[in-house]
Amino acid sequence: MSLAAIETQSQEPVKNGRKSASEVPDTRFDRRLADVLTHASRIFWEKGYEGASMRDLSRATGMSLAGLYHYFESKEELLYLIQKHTFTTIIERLRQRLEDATDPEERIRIFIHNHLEYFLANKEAMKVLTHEDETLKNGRGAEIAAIKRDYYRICLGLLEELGRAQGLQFSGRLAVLSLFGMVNWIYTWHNPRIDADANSLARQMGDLFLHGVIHAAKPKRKNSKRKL
Amino acid sequence: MSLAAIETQSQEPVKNGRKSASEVPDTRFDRRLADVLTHASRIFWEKGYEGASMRDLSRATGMSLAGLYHYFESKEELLYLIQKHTFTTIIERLRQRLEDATDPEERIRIFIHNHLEYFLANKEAMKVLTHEDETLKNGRGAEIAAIKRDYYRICLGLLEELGRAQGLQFSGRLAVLSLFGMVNWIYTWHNPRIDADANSLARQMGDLFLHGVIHAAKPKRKNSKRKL
DNA sequence: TAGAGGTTCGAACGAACGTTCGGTTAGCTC
DNA sequence: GAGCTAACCGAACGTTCGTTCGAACCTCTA
Repeated sequence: MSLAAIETQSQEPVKNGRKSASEVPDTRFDRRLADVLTHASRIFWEKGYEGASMRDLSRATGMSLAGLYHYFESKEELLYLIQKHTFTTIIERLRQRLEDATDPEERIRIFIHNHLEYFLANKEAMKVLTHEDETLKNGRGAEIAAIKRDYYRICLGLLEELGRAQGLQFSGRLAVLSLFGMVNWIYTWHNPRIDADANSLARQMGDLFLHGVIHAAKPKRKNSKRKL
Repeated sequence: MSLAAIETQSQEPVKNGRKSASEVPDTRFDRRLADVLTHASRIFWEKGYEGASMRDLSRATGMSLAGLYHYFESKEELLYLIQKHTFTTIIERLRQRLEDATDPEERIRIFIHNHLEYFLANKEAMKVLTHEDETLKNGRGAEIAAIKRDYYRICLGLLEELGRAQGLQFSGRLAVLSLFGMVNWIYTWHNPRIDADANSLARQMGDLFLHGVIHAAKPKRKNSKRKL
């Protein structure tokens, strides 16, 4: 996992927000911070945010307790940096992949595949993102919540596309949140030794969800374009 | 929520396991313990297990810090008692309701309805159950894990019934865990002011899931009993 | 090679944590 | 009302928590 050149650019000024948006410096500082964040993700993943201590992180990184604070200003900012980087990366990749596709069903499959692929490849950070959902407070919490809302809206948009294309009538909100449940719950059960990989899981969950939505929804009254 | 007459009967002896299995004493002790557990559920729900302190619980119950320990032996047992009672209650209710029904599709709808109804009526305890999944250690953790496995197996059995009845071939494990994701994720989003109630949600999620399973699965090769 | 600034550290801070101890109070039986 | 046990409490225990301070170290430039 490369966390280099992390952008903070928070609404409230933070210690590390010292680069302009476009350039990618990858200095020694950035590389070391990325290394620390990787270790922090693993520790939060194992023990939860509250259960993890800065001394655990000190032990894992081999850095002194005081030395860690050269790279961030508080434990809370640590969580914020992990969540922000994870969320923005998954959304960025999704946007790129959606550019290629126009078929509504295909676009929803891309959403599911992108989510699962990133989830399984970065399970520590993704559990920290989903499990520690309400942990951040005030400004930082609001910023992550805004990104989450973006992600929700993208998915809702994809489903409304599908509904229009096939002339379906259903609750987009319930469908999106059901889908989020399906794909996010993975961190509680996925075992790489016995469970399928991201491609296979995405196909199966895509089948389950899409057939569910399409066949459970009632067709709109007039001008229904739904096949059969 | 009535938590009276809680049975502990752990594998390892616990302080409160002092009643035989069948009788329902409902003594002053039991009633006060149930009251404490209700408050504890709410605090764990708000702040998480690690984030909640015994002083929070002391404040909420109006009881002294030392006085609390008259009712349980540790904070961990507190979590254990909440999880055990919640899980056994939901399973007990499910078993009763399943007695009436024979149609496989109907039985899965009963499962979903039972889960959602209890979830929305006891959201604090149910979040504590699902969110603090890996918190308990050793004996107590193993005991809750065993109950969870029971619950999983019941659901898997219902799905296999459906598969046999309709001649479907699909991964029961993936279907069960997807369903669990859908229904358990609720605690992250359900807002009683804007979202539907348990009956309506159970119907919609039942539609989504059942149509998904039935239409996504490929029919078995020979002796398919599937209608149409 | 001197100086500057980025990097790292040992040691400690005050606060909060879960739990315990010795003792007091309340409710019950005789 | 004496005697007993369950119920409860104030005060503290020892530990761990996130964070900070001043000083040292390293690395690069002038």
